[in-house]
Formats: sequence, structure tokens, C-alpha cells
Amino acid sequence: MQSFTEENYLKTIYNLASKQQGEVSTNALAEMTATKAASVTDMLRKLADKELIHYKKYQGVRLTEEGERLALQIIRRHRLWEVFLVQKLGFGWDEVHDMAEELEHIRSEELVVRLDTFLGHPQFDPHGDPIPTPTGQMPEMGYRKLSDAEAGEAVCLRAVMEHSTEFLQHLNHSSLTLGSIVTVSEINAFDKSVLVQIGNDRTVFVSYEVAKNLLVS
Amino acid sequence: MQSFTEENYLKTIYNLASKQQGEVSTNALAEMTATKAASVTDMLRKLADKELIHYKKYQGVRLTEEGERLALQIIRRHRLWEVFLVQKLGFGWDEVHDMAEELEHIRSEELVVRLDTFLGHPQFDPHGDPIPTPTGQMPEMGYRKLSDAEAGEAVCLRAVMEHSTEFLQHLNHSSLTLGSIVTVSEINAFDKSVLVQIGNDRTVFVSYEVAKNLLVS
DNA sequence: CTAAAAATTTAGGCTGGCCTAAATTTTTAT
DNA sequence: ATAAAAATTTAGGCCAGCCTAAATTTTTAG
Repeated sequence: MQSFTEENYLKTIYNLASKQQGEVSTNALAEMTATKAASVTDMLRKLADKELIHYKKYQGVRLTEEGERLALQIIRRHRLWEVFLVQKLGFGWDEVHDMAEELEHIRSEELVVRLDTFLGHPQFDPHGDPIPTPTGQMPEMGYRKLSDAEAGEAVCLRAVMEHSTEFLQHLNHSSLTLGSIVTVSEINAFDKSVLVQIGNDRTVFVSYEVAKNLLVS
Repeated sequence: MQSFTEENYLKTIYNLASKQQGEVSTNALAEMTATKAASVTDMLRKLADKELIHYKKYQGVRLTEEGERLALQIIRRHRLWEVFLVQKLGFGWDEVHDMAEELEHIRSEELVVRLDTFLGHPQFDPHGDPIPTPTGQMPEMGYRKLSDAEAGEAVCLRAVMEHSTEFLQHLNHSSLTLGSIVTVSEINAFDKSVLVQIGNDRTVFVSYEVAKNLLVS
């Protein structure tokens, strides 16, 4: 049985690893967990002793199979609770992260099973992220970034890569909603910003910074 | 802001205080929190420093107004989550205590407000305990114990005073359900056990130990 | 290729919440 | 009234998870 803190490290290692290739660095973990590198090193020794990570000094870190299984279990819980908070309690997608961060640690297999059923076995959380299966598989979505689309293309907004309140509220203001079909009408050659058309009437300016964090298909 | 552990002490002090008059003892707290008396003393000093309890050495402990407000807030959360687990997720009333024990510590005012609305502003939890109001009032129910009823009386089962899985499962087996009207048909003079009639056909034996933990009106 | 910079680990220390053993206070029984 | 028993507190210590400062290793720049 892992502590709250150990679970957070596993989840964070998974999330960082999925954004790059190779090992995850101590510093990156320190930044994500809002602690210092020395504290991370302590915890890595502990997780390595429990065989939840592969760890060689100075060489970064990688989850073991068991570590990945646990990480995916925690991410599954997190995403299911986010669905609950948005769909059942009516929170905005920009409000639920911190609460889900706490709810994900509630220790009960049965609770997750029943929550999943109650929610109708959702496939995606409110940010478009796929919900890992009960057996610990992360569905591969094969989305592209909006910033990689070509002018003239019509694409569907599928997910966000950035979960901060500020980013999500910015999308709210721009009427950029998951599930919308948008047409890329113009790509600025200088700053790579994008003009997209939503429906027939509305044209929205999307900066490169934003477009890089929007996944489409 | 209180720690998880501090919240548990406040809740436990409230619960013990409501079952007796006067101050709550260190030993009683040690038993309820499954720790040792010395550890309780440590925590009492801390809570007294924060002015959440009135505490004089060797004299037992009592909540301050602020302490009681916090305790009732935690109890409110606990009972709302129990309603959620039973009514929305379909858990049995004998299965939800430990999960609610964790859920009650999730830190979000807004979450409690929305959960309450989602559940339709319930007045009682699945064990018949009243849910404290948002402003921190504990509704007074004025129930009696079944063990205090007289032969011939018809009473309604309202709540249980013991929340252990074993006790609740025993009630399940005996078809003693909250809301049922039962008639006390006989009180054994020797062991104070009770025979109650449920509906027209069924007669159930209720030991004094059980009758003492059933509240009726 | 090497020296400086960056990243990481080690050493030693802190706090919260727990423990045991010993000391102290209160209660109970004679 | 007082001695024994029970309850409580104090003293000192442990572990998890964090910290800073110093030491070490790796990476990078010239």
C-alpha cells in the first residue's frame, strides 16, 4: 500500500514520461511536485526499494511494470472523479483539478468500479484525456496538435494538453469547446498563430502558444 | 487550516461529547482514534493552542465554539458522502463508513454545497443520523432507545447508535429497516430482550444489546 | 580536452504524529 | 484518611517527508 505522496510521485513520473522519451529527471520531478531536488532523491530511493521505479543514481527514472500499473490506476481515478464533478455536480472544467487531485487517493477498488458504472463508463475526462481501462491500459488516441494543422483543413477539437485554470478559461472566452469542428482559415507565417472558423459566422484568433496545447483529429 | 488528523480529533471529541455530559477524557479519545494516551495529550496541546478546544491538564477536554463549528462541518461532509455512496452508487449502509471517513476530508466548500444540492438536500444519512445544517446546527431529533419502549407500543425505527459493519449486517438479517413501524409485543423481564412485530406476519427477537442501539420515535 | 555550469546526491536537520517508559495527578477502596 | 489503582502527562525517541548546504557527478562551452 502506497502513501498519498508515493502515489503522487508515481502519477507525476507517468505524466512526465509520456511527454518525452527516455528517463524522467530529478529536477523535472522537483518542479512538478513543488519540492526540492534533494527531497525527490529521497523519495526515488524509496520507490526504487519498493521496485516501483527503475533508478540509477544521476541517470533519471523510469516506472517498472508494477509502478506503471499503479500510476494508471491513480490516473483512472483522477479522470473518473473529474467526470463526476463536471457532469454530475456541474462544475466547470477549469475548476475540478484540485478536487480530483484529492479524490484520486480514496482507497477503495469497489468505489471506482461503482463510480465508473454510475457515470456510464465514460471514455474521456472533461479535458478530452482518455480514461485508462480497469486493467490498466491507456487508450492511444493519435491526435495531432492544432499547431500542426494546415490552412484549409477542418478538424475536430479533441483534448487540451494544458490543464491550468487560466488556459481553460481562455478557451471558454474564445468559444473553443471540445467536440467543435473548426476550419483553419489562415496561418500567420511570422508568429504561427492561427485563425479558425467555428460554425459559419465566428472566426477566432488562436495564438501559437494556445494552438500547441490543443489536440485535434 | 487543519490537518486530516486534527479534523479527526475534532470530530471524535464531538461524537464522544454528545454521548455523555461534561468533558471528554484522554483515554476515551485514545481508544476512539486507535492511538495511545500519550499521543492524544500531544494533540490536545496543539488543538488548545489553536483555541479549538478548552483543555486543562488532567481535566478532560471540551470543544470551543470554533472547534464545534469545524467538527459539525466535518460531520456534515461525512454524512452527505454516505448518502451519496448509498443512494447514488448503491452501496449498502454497512459498507460506507470507511470511504466516508476519507471523503469527509476533501477540502472544498463549493464541493459540499453542490453535493448537497445533487443529493436533494437530504436531512438524514443512511444510518438515520441528522445532517448538520450548512451553518453548523445539529438538528435535535428527540428519539428514544427501543430498549426504553413499553410493551404494546408501536414505534418507528429511526436511527442506529452503532455503525459497525457487524451490527448493521445483523439488522439486515433481522429485517430491521429504518422507517419500519414495529410493535413491541413482549419485553423479557430477565434479560430485557424485546420481541417486536413487523407488519402483520413477522416477529423478530431483539436482544437488549441491540435494542439499546436502536433509536425510535 | 578541460574548466565552468548544471544537475544530482549526501549529510544533517526540522516538523507532525506517533510510540514506550517513567513521573505525576486524580480517583477509588478500605 | 490514606494507600493502591487508574488516568494522564512528560521525557525522549522513531519515521515520513520535507529542507539547506556541501559534495559529487554529468553536461556543456570554449
